[in-house]
Amino acid sequence: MRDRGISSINPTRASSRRSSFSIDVILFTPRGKQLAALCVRADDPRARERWLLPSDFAASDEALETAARRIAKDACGVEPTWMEQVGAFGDGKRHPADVDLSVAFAAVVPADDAAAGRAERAWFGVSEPPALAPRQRAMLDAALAALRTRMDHAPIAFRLLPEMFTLSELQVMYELLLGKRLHKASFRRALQATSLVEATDEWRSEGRGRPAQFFRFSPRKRRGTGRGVRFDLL
Amino acid sequence: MRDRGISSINPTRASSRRSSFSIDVILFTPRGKQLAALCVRADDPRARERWLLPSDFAASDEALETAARRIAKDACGVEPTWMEQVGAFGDGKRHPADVDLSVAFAAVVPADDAAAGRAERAWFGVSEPPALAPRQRAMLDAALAALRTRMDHAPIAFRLLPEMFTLSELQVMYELLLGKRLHKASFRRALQATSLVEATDEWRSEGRGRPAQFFRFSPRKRRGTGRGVRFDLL
DNA sequence: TGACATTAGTATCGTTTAGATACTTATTCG
DNA sequence: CGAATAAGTATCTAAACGATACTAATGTCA
Repeated sequence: MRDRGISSINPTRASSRRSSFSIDVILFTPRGKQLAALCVRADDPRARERWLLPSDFAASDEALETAARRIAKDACGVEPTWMEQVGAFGDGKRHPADVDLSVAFAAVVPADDAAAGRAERAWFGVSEPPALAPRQRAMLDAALAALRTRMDHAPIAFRLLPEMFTLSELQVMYELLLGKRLHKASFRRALQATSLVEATDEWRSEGRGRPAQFFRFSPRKRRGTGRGVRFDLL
Repeated sequence: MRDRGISSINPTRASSRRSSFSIDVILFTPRGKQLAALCVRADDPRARERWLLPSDFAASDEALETAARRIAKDACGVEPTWMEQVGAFGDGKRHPADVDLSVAFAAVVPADDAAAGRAERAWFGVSEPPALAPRQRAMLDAALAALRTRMDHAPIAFRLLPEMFTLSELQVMYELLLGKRLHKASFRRALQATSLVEATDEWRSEGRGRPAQFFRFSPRKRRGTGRGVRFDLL
């Protein structure tokens, strides 16, 4: 069994029984000042689109998330450090594999792990995605949106950083994930208010400028009362 | 073709080809001071759970959302006024229909429309749900959570009210959907700030107390800059 | 060595926002 | 008429946010 599950539409895979729905993983990694998503080359040169999302079928009795982790690891070599389901996509939009339904998962891997890339795959900045089949394009867009909306409930940024990090590194990661600049003082105030990080006694040595203190993720939390509503419609 | 699609696991349905995944609809309606979800009686008396979520299979080439609307209408008689996909559920948790995968949709119908109930179905307050199969129970919980988190992006409360409504009615609807009390002055300030409603020249006549002005939904909007982050983890 | 660039981190200020409280207004009921 | 009831407003305080400017600690380079 060689090269199993690398390509999106390659039916030679681990499971004995092929389910009628695919699992597609949108794998993000920080690249430069932007997020990048992993795509794999289409085997079939007649395919209209030359790039595909990592995709496969779930084995019998294989949990959706387990399958998604396997697909992600097959695609980039390491397990993602965060993953969450985005939703199910069907609705006539064409999919490389000939399936009625595809379940999309958004996942992230740290930048260092993402570096190990073979030839048949490539990272694309999210602002310049390659031509994808319509359904996969919809899944990519939805995954990015889901990633950004879930950043305030899941420790996604922390899963992209080493265990110890400086507050500037954390802010840069937030900015990269959200795709917008953040205010330094407000960012640190909000951090302190939620007690999300704790200071260590280590300091960064390298580089110019004043040394930065290292922090670590420490999610002890108090709940907000939450008496308000947010109207963000349209 | 009689009684088609009423029961969750009844395979006598409209589509010619049975897909391998089910579509399950969690249909909410305001009932008293609480949200209620619609369940249907299990046909099979040997079933461990006596209640099921409205569920069916998608026809070939039937869009997911179209199928979900059909299932909702079959279950309660009218089309839901708002609906959104919650996600795909599998993962070994047992489902009444013997399918690997189920796609959950959250939907709402106004209280008046929901009144027309036949014997084989019932509304259950979300705080006292009936015994459901594990996967359907998970879908119900997820649907309620999704409904509440999406309230600030979708006009769900407005879809549960008549075209003209008072601000007190709107606030009560928000409180019912969110499951918590809101502050009157802040609620109205936030409404005014977003220009979500516009006043009409009609006033409520019935009832005691000072008459209330009627408003209508008018979603002209300006975008917020959104320079901040929200840390709500854990 | 000493000015300068660079990066980290803090202080201060004005503005906005949210919740609490209490008030005014307009109607029904008795 | 006066009490009850509900709608709607005003005012105050505290917290949050963004801007700006400041201090602090390091490396670079003349």
